[in-house]
Parts: sequence; C-alpha cells; structure tokens
Amino acid sequence: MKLVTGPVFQTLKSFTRDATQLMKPISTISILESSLQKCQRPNQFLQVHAQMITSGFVKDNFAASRLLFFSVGCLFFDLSYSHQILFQIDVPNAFTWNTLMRAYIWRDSPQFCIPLYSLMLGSDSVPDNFTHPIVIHASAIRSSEVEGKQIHAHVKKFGFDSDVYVLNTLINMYSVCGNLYDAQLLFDSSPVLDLVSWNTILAAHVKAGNVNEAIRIYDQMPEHNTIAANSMISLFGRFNCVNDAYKIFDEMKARDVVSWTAMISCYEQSEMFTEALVMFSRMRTEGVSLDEVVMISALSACTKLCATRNGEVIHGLIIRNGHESYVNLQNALIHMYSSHGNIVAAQQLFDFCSFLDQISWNSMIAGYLKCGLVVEARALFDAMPSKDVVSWTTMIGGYAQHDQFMETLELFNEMQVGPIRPDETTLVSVISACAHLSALEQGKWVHAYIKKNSIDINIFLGTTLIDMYMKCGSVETALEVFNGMKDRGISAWNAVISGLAMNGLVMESLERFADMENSGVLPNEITFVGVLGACRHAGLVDEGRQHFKSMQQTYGIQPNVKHYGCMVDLFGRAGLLKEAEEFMESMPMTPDVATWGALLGACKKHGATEIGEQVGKKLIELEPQHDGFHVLLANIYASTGRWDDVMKLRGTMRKRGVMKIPGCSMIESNGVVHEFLAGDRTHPQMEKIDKMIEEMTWRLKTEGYQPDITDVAYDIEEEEKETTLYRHSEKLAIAFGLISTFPPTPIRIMKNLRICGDCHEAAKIISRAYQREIIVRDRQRFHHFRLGLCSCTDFW
DNA sequence: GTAGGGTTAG
Repeated sequence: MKLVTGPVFQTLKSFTRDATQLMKPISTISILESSLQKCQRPNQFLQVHAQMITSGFVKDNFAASRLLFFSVGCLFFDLSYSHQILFQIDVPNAFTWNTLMRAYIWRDSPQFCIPLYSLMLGSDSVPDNFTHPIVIHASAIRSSEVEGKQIHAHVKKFGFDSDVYVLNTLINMYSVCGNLYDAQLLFDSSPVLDLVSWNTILAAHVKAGNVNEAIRIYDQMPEHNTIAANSMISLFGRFNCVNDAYKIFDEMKARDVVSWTAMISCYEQSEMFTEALVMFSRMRTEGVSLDEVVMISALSACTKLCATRNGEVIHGLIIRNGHESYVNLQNALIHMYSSHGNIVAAQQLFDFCSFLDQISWNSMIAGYLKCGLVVEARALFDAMPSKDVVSWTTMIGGYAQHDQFMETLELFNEMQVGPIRPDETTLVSVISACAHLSALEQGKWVHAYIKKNSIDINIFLGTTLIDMYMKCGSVETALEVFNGMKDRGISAWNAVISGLAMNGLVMESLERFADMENSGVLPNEITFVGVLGACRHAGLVDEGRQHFKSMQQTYGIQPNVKHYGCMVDLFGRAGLLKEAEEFMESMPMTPDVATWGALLGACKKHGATEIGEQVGKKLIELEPQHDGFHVLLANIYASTGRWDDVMKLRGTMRKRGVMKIPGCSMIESNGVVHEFLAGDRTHPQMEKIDKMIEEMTWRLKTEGYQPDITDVAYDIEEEEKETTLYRHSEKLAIAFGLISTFPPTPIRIMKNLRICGDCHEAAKIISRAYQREIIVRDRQRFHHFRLGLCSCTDFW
C-alpha cells in the first residue's frame, strides 16, 4: 500500500479552494450517497470531501461516517486520511470509531486498534456492543494476552459481559493466546452460551491438541453441527486416527467442502494417499463444489503417489473452475510436475504465472535440482528478486545432493556475506559436504558457529556432525557430540557404530551396538550395515555370522544386498573363498557390483588367480564400462607376470573407452581443500613438493623401506615402476601435508580409491620417521598411522 | 464483530 498522506491533503486543500467557486456543495445524505457511489478515482472522492467541507456537512455525524466508510475501502488512501475525516467530527459515534478500527485490522495493522480505542474513550464517545469484539479481535491477531485482558476488564466495566458475541470473542482471544485455562473458565461461567460458544471452545481444545477434552465437549454439546464435526475430523487427522475421523465424517448429516477436505487431509497425514484420492473422486461424484483448498490437498496426494495422470486431470479442473490464478495452487502444481520429472510443465507454469511469490521461486529451484538441472537451478537462484533462508538452503543442499561439495561450501561462504542467517537445515548440508571432503577445519568452524549462535543441535544436525567428525577421523569429538545429544534417535547411534568401525575401533563399535540394544533402541537395516562392516574391518568372521543371523531372528530384518555384500567381503578377506562363493550363490537377489568386487578383491588378495580370472572376466562381461574390474584383473595378471594379458586388457579398455579413474587425494590446509591426482604436477607449490618427495624417498630407504611394485600393472622397468609409485596421489598429499602443516597437527588425507599396499607401507614408516600422525580416509575406511603402525593392523 | 478444512519450497 502506498502512503499518500502529504499529497492527499494538498489536493484536498486545492479542491476545497476551487469548490467554493466551481462546485455545488453537498448537503444532503442522498446526494452524498449517490456521489460516493459514482467515485471511480481517488480525486473524485477528494472532490466529494471538498464539497462537504464547503457546505459544512462534514460536521454531520452520519454524513461523515458514510464518507469515512467509503474512504477505508479505498486502497489508494492511507488510513491517516480516514483518521482525518473522523477527527473533523465533533462527537463521533461508536459506529464511526468501529469502522476505522475494523479498517486497521483489515489492512494488517491491528496494533493501531488499542490506541484508537483509548482515543475513543478519551473523547465523549461511548463504546457499543460492536466495539469490544473488534478490539479483542485485534489483540487476538497480535497474540497479546495483556491487551486482551485489559479489554476484558473494560467489557465488565461497560456491562457487556453477558453479551454472547463479546464473550465468544473473548474465549477465542484467550485460546489464540494459548491461555486455554481462562478460555475454559469464561466458557464455564458464562450465563449465555450459544452454538458458536461451543464451537469456539471446541476449536480451542482442538488447536491445543487436547483430544480427550475435545471429545468430551463434542459429546456434551447441545447439537452436533458441521463446523464442530469438521474440527473433530481435523483433530483425529492430526493424531492419525483415521477410523475415528471417518466415523464422525460418516455420521454427519450435512457435509460441506470443508468436511471433505478435512477427511482427505486426514488420509494424507496417515500416508494413505490412495484413499485420499478415492475420497476426492467420491466427493466429485456427490457433486460437492470444489474450492482451491481441496485442490491443494488432492494435488499433494498425486505428488506423493507419482500419479501424473490424476494430477493432470486435477490441473484441468483447476483451470475449469477458474482457480488457476491462486498462487498456492500454482506452486503445488509446479512442485507436482517437477517431482514427477516433468520440468517442462513446471517451467511453463512458472513462466506464465501472473503472480509469483517466494515459494514459487524456491519451488522452481528445487524442481530443477530434483530433475538434476543444477546449472539451471543456479541461474534461477542468481536471478531471483529476493532470497530467503529456504532459497539458500535449497541451492546449497542441491549442490551437496549432486556431489558438488566444493560448490556447497563456496555458496555457503557467499551466504555468510549476506543478511540471511543459515538455520539447522542449511547447516546439515554444509556439514555433510565437509564430511565428504574431509574438510575438518571447515566442519569445526560450522560447529563453532552453531555453538556461538546457540543453534539447537537437533537429531539431524547432531547425526550429521557425528558423521562428519567420524569421516574426518576425529573420533573423540564425534563421541562428544553424541554424548551431548538429548534426543539421539537411531541415526545418531548408527553414525557412531559405523563411524567407530570405519576408524578401526571395531571392538568399541560393537560395544556401542550392545549399549544401544540395552538402552532399548531398536536397530534397523542401516545399523546392521554398520555392525557387519565392523566385523569385516577386523576380520571377525564368527561375530559376523552371529549378527547376520540375529538381525533376522531377533529383529526380523531381512538382509539386503549390502548385508550380503558385507558377508562376502568378510569371508573373502579372511581367505574363506569357498564360503564366500557359496554365500553369493545363496543370495535371494542379484549380487551388486560391490559384492562381485569383494569376491574379486579377495581372489587377488589370496592369490586365487584362477577363480579371480574367471570372476574378473565374468564381471567385465557384466559391466563392460566399470574401470575397477579391469584394473583388478590387470593386477591379477600382473602379479603372475602375464604382461601380454595385461596389455591386451588395456587394449580392450581403450577400445571400450573405459577410463581408469585416477587416484585422487585431498588434504585440507588453512581451510582450503587441495586436490592431488596421481602423477599430478599442477599444484602451485610443486617445486617444494618435489623436494619433499625426494627427501621422503631418501628417508624411507634409510628406514629400510622396500617399494612394493606388485600392483604396478605396467610392463616397464623396475626403476620406472618405483617412480610411478612415488607419485601416487596420497604420497603427493603427504608431502604437501609435511610442508604446509606443523607438528603435532596430524596430516589428514582423503582418497577416492582404496589406499594401495605400497602407500600403506610408506605411510607407516613416514609416521615414525617424521614423528607425525597420518590419517588417511580411503573409499572404505580409515587408516590412522602412528609411530610406524596402522590402526587397521594391516588387515584391510 | 465470534467458531471449521490446506499446502506448495529446503
């Protein structure tokens, strides 16, 4: 709304000046009414006002109140103009004051009602039976019980306390302000109750979620009516009591669109989306007229059910019923189409929508992200007129969901510059990006940010923090977070169990699992992925077998492909190749790539070249594009000196365009994540790193290190093989770590593949020679190197 | 001037 205070009065003045000469003064009610009716533009209205001033008719109480009544409905004028009209009346009556107060509520400014009411009392006007309900309503909107209580006192003083209308408004005010006690007290002591009183007190209990109290009132009320029944349906809906809700719905004499909407939404809250849609079509067969609210619920069910066709039908209904300009409905449609992958339809809606709100923009960005169009999402994000915390979170989270973790952190840093503060949801994405990047410093910074701003560490945030610290190798801090959480939830336990295992603390992990069982939290599928993973890391074959059995027998959890994969890996690593193979054959589902890979890896580790070759060949047939299988098979060939086969395999890879994913190690230094590829020379500090590698090599040799060249699958000279080894990405990262950080800071490295045997050996020796802790997180787990030993006890 | 339904964005 535009404020036109200044110019309005200027115009009014000039009109008044002119009016004396040019226009007939208005001096009767009938002329006034007809002149006001004809007003199309603000200036015409001002002319009428001017004409009344010249005639002095403006002082007439009734005439002025008519003028005032029209002025508040005219959005071109600020209410201060209407105020002015009121002040020109000598003794305005209650109706006039009421009109202005109601106008303030209508224009979203209820805060001006009480001051106006005080002015009214200060003048000689006396409130009528309409005045207090308006002021009470204003307090209710503002949730100001203090104000409401004051007006309540006035109600008593003026003797309106047996006016049922006033009383109902008071009951509603107390309920809205959360004071159910006084609402009930008022209701109980009231001498005059009508149906609205019953509906109001019922609504109060429904709002507060007092199921038993609401049922009691509903049963007691003199007459069941549609509004009360609708409230009850919605209450039962909220508590997932579908049957109770349906009973009420079924027994209703007269159902309206609200009843149907409440029932549909009740099904949705219990995730019974098909039933919701059935209700919707029943409603249509019964000829109930549809409004925009019920459409939203129906659309939501279609979205959840992926019922594209139904959604399109509803879209048609929306257009036919003329609801398409309703922005919330537009947004729901955008959401539905993009959730179903129809980004074109979503975009058309967005482009042709006449009115877009914040949610429209946010939904469209989320829609692009859901359809994998990250670049488009970012373009829209950059173009949007204003960004709120959801916009930022959507985009930041979108990067994280699409594995673009560097971008996640960059955008988060950009967000810091602006005025919008991140909330729990934003931080979850950011922390998870830190976990993926092993960016411990950044992760710690975010944790400190959370503490500093006293952001509530909820289940999600806590779990993500635990996961991040575990994945960065900071077991202690992870456990601190866990211990500090009030509400843990299964995911926090899972994060701890798999985190400990991943960090080589297998016994601790299994102990935590036992704690969890004892504390009465029921494990789920993911828990057992962690538990079996723990057994696998330590080669605990028997324990693994036991847990695999108990997950089914004690907890009734059917093992999924991941659990089977774990077991195959567990057997394979332990050298029980026969059992691993048999286990695979017993799987009720097709083994996934990881399971086959585990078997192949086991063959390689235990020198089962023949089975390995068979499995490898089979795998390459199954997954001709998978680089890892080619590499493993090549390594199996290489280990027996079959260089011809190695070369052949490399030829096939070339032909098929299979690229070996290069080893890549990351290390964070001063909050910046540095990336090294195997053989990489692109780092700006390459010269220094080279020197360090040279020194490292020399130190390693004097410490008795023998390069392990068995995994170098090239038919090249031994010396060259050694050089290749020295330029493995993790060695480059270690070298960089040694020059860019200082003791006792551990060197933390994350590698995309599994660490190779040679680098493992070298890291052990470096940790002793340089007195530096080295923590390597590879694709599978952690290796904490300290004083020449590794936490994995060389079993990995 | 009082009482009932909803959801769409992370």
